[in-house]
Order: sequence, then C-alpha cells, then structure tokens
Amino acid sequence: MTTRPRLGDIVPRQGQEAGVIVGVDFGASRWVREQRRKIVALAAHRTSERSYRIDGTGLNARLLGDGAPGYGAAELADRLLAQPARVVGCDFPFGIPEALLVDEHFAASAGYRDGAFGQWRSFHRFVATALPLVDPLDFSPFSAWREPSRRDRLWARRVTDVVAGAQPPLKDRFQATFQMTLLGNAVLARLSASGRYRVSPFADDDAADAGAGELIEVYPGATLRRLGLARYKDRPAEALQRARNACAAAGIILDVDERILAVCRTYDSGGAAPDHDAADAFVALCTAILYAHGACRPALPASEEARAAREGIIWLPAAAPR
DNA sequence: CAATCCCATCAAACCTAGAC
DNA sequence: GTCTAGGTTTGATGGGATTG
Repeated sequence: MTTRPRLGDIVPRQGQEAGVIVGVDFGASRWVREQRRKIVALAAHRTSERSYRIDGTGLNARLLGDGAPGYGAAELADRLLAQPARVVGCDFPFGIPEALLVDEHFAASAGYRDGAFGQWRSFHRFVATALPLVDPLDFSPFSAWREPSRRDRLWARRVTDVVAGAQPPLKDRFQATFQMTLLGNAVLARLSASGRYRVSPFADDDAADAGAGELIEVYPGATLRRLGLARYKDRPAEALQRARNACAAAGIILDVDERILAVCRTYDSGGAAPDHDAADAFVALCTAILYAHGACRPALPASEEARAAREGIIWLPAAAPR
C-alpha cells in the first residue's frame, strides 16, 4: 500500500505543517500605541506529536524587546496572515446575542440598510466596513449601540457567556467588551476573507478550505476557573502554572523559554487593578493547544447548541487535572 | 516641541458570604 | 429561601508628567 498524497488530498498550507498555535490577549484601545500595550500574542511551535516550544522568536520576539510587548490590531492580522497558524485562540467575543442579530432596529441604528443582520456573516462584514483599521480608531458609527436607555437589550449575553461567566459582548462600561467585540470582528473579517482561516463556529464560504487554520474564542478567566483558580488577576505566576499543568495532564509537553516565562509573570499593563496581559496570552495559548489536541469543550448549555452556533462559542479545557 | 509614560477616573453586573 | 453588603471583574481614556 502507498500513502503518497493524491491530487485533491488535503495538504497543510505553508507554515501550518509546523503546527503553530497562537494565543492572543486582546484589547481595543482607540490608539495603536495603547493597543500595543494590551494586545499580546504568544506562539508555540510544535516540535513533535505532543510537544511544543515557546521561544523568543517570531511573534514572541516583541515580548523580549524594549518597547511595548504587543501589537496593533492591523499589525496582528498581518502577522497571522504572513505566518498562518493552525489554531489561534482569542479572548474577545466573536459574536453577539441572537436577540440582537434578529433586531432590525439594532442594525438600522448603526446604518445597516438591509434589515436585521440575521447571521454573523452579515454582522462581521458590516463591522469591518464601518471600522477601518486606522489610527486612531473611530467607533462613532456604533454610538447608537451605547445608548444607555436601551441597555437592557444591548447588554444581553450570549448563551455561551452565561455558561462561561463572561461579560456581555456590547457592554461598554467598566471592564468593557464593547470595543473589543467590534475591533475583534474587524480583525476576524480580515482573516476570514483571506481564505486562510475559518472562524469557529461560523460557516463562511470564504474559508471553506479544510486546510485553513482555525480561529477560536477563549476566555482566560473561565479557563482558569475551570482549572480551579478563581480571582487569578493578582496571581499571574499561579495562573501560568495551572495552564502548564493542564497541558501536562493532557500529555502535552511545553518547553518554555525562561525569559518569556519571566515576562509573562511580571508584565502588567497598568491601570488601577493589576492586569497581566502576557499571562492572559499564555493561558489563551494553552487553551488553544488543548483545543488542537481535542481536549477542549464548548461552554454551552445542554439544549442550546443551535443558538450558540449562531452567537459564537467560548472554548474551555475539557476537565480540571487531578 | 512631540512622543511617550503614568495615573486617576469611570461607576455596572455578578458572585458569594452572612444575616434574617 | 431571600436579601444585602462587599469584593471581584476579558478595560478605555484623557490629562499631566516625563523623556528625547
């Protein structure tokens, strides 16, 4: 017998055969300078069937430099296209609640002229058009979605948010996700349109190619709760250890550059409360690695799979290690 | 002078422990 | 069981201080 690939067989794309996995801690400041403090990306390169090297090269090099450790949104998209990854775990809401998807007034209030969005495809394409990746970003086309008098609708959660304990995608006060959801979708649109990535769980003809990489939504806070660590924000070292342990428990070996580990333990993008964005990126990366090995499960209620597939799905480790 | 860094401000929803 | 108080939480922004 022969296993030589025939024409038409699925062959990994350039770069993907190395099994690159990426974790992203997102942020959506208006200015690129601020984005570079908040949007931290970490890559792991597969070195054998179940082992990965997280070193100071490629995407990770910026973490070891003198300047801000992260990326602007457009810049990150460019990097992910230049070196396609097999799985990218991102910590922003990929979708919006179904109640808003089917709401004609919601769509029209931001200038959408074709009724309700109906599905994620229409939503993310509209967002990408209305939010060009310039500096500074202009969120004014979406100001109607911040209307305080309509918060009861606009701040609804998706079913996956309820299960994962996540904030509403369009909440724009205190621990805001509003701008992250919009900027994130502009980035997703760009990656999806390239044909090199498909966006979980959404079907999109642009990326029907089964050889494409995959973008998944993760939530480090929920990942760590699943791993038994609540209130992780002021304990980055422990968060890192839990994430590494979860990989080890799944039989996955991580070889991490000590300098990268040190930055993940110590980097704090500031603010009143500690905010360890590099540690968050590490947790996102570990979650994405677990996903790549079939060790994640969607944060879903038992009976809402169809709706969740329209709203977006947060992925969590399948089980806490013993 | 501009670019960059640093800090105070904002002020909602959830979860949990404890009282009743 | 229900209620409340307190603690916790995917963060952005502008202005003033600092740096080149």
